[in-house]
Amino acid sequence: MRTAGYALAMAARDLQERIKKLIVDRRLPSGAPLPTEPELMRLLGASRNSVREALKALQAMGIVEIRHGFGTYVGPMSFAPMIEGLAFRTVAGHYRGEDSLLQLLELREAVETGLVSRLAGRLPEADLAELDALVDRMEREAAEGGGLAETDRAFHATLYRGLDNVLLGEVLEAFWDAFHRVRCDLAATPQDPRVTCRQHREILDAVRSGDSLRAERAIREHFGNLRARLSHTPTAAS
Amino acid sequence: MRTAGYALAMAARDLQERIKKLIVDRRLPSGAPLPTEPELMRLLGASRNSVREALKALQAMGIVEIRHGFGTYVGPMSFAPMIEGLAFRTVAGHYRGEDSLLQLLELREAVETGLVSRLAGRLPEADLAELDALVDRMEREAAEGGGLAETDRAFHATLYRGLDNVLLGEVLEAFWDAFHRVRCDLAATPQDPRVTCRQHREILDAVRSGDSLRAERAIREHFGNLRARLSHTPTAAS
DNA sequence: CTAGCTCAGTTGGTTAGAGCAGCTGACTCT
DNA sequence: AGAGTCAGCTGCTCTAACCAACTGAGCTAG
Repeated sequence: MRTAGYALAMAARDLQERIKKLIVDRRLPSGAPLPTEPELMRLLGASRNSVREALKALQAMGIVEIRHGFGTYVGPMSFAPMIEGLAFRTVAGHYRGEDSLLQLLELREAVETGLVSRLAGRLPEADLAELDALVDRMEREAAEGGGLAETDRAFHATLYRGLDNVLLGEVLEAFWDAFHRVRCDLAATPQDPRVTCRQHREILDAVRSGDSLRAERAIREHFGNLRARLSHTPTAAS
Repeated sequence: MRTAGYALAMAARDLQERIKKLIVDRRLPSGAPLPTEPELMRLLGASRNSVREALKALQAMGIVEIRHGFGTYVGPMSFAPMIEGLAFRTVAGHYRGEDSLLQLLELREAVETGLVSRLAGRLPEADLAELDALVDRMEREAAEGGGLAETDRAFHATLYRGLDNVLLGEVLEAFWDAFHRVRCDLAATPQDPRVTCRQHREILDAVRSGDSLRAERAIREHFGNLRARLSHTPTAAS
């Protein structure tokens, strides 16, 4: 008979759960300090090692943030871990000969086309002005030959901020990040910056005009361009 | 001067990276066995504990899968960890008085409305038949008064399978899972099953007819119903 | 008195070694 | 040949010690 000793085992499995419960129960907001490791050992009745493993896992999920010599804190609840996971999944798939990067691009395209149509004509003037400024900056950067990745990212982020849904914006940013991380790692086929600028300008104009079909078409063309570039890169190199 | 000793420190930080690199370099597919803990210690030149912490973090990201007494394997690259993180984020936000659950619902609505319109009229007959069967089953379950969560999930999963993008399907499923996990935990306000059935039938009919606007409207109504129910639930209970 | 340093105390990071627990497969006894 | 057992792999947990990053009190030099 080995039926006894269940409560003692499975410690780590719900250590994570208990720490999460602690955060929820105490209504700890992002950035709030968590108990120190020794305190958690006492609170949860586990060894330092187990506590640390649980914290590491929670950190990987973005739920807590660990700062060496400082303390452990409730995480920013960002999607950084999702980006990590998505990026790795894509890289691994790519090296195994799958078209994972293309799938990631299609995911972005599908979501953004769906969103931009409902955005058309509903963006406040302030946001439109900000987007104008971003495209201007992009054109300047393109003329100077520099990279415009950051501005590109800012454009997309600002565009979907109008949806008034923080979660949505973050998910989109996560997709963007994952895609560009992988893209830079694998296929360094930078697109002509001037084309990118023109497409962004067209997206912005379409949204401003309130023509949702035109906006959708603009987004689709933008992604179509990227997609074409991607298809030319054979699956696995190395 | 404390400039020296960099290579030795930060061990754990890139232990994860090195394990990931190992997976990519060896082209290990999902399910492939990883080196055992002692082997990893030797390979990476780190202690058992550090190796384990790195593995725990990777497990939390879904990159590896650890089976007690059996071994460590390359993970299924599923979105289970994302679901976990999303669900926790939503629960925590909810208890802090945010409308995080509503935001999650809106995320699903935004994505699904965007997708269903491109799906309309492009689904093969086989998939349509399968969806018919699912709605039938749903109606049967509704009549018996049982829960139809699983069938609901299957409906959505089958619907978007037609997009021919595994990643997209998985992300949508992840959103569905996270939403329902939180919904069950917090607001147990089950919707009238017959209404759900009718709405699913309408979505299916709309997609079959190829009328993308109608399909979009059907999805929006489906979600609108859910949203109304959610708004009645005050933010934080206890 | 202030600017800067040092140093002790806090926190997390890493290592080592021992023993526990789940699974497999070969070996033995019936 | 079949069932039970045991040795050996695997990962899991614990203890104890030391390393490294950060903070703040207190001291020293200007």
